[in-house]
Amino acid sequence: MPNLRILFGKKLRKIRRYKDLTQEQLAELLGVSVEFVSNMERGVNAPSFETIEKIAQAFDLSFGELFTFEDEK
Amino acid sequence: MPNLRILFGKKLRKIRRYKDLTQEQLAELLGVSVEFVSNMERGVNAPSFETIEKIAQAFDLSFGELFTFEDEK
DNA sequence: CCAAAAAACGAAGTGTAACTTCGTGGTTTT
DNA sequence: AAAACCACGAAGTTACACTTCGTTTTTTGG
Repeated sequence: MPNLRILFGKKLRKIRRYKDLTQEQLAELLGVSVEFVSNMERGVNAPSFETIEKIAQAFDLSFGELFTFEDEK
Repeated sequence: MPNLRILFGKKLRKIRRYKDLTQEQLAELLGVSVEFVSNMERGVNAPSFETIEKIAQAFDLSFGELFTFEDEK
């Protein structure tokens, strides 16, 4: 099973596309750089707790939902 | 509604007590210092993604379960 | 097809906060 | 009234969250 950064990145990308946003639009919503969004999605970087809160808010998801992954385990 | 550090800290403490562990025992399981466990539980510090993985493993919980909080929202 | 938009990728830097150790004092448990 | 458990402070180290800039690749749609 992949690590949490990878799982989270895939989930983030999935939701972003579902919401029909570009990385740039999401970056603006979150107040981070486009490159960082790209890095999160590819599992290069992990978000801080503060950024996790912003992501949940932006997507109107509970933390539990945000951290629920199809391919966990 | 409290922030994620607080929510996570309360949850961590709840699970640790449910599993009947001291902070010191949990610290050993996670490979972090006792003080850091105390800080996480009190919402002073947040865990890294790596530490989150260790916590989920130690408690045999999915990430979704770990990030599900009673008093969210 | 082709151009434009979107995203990947690299490198190099800054700053915060994740995590440490040590020390002390306060609670709880037996 | 010890032990054991935990809160709390301070001060330090290190990792990594996040940045900017520049270039290349991929995707999209006209």
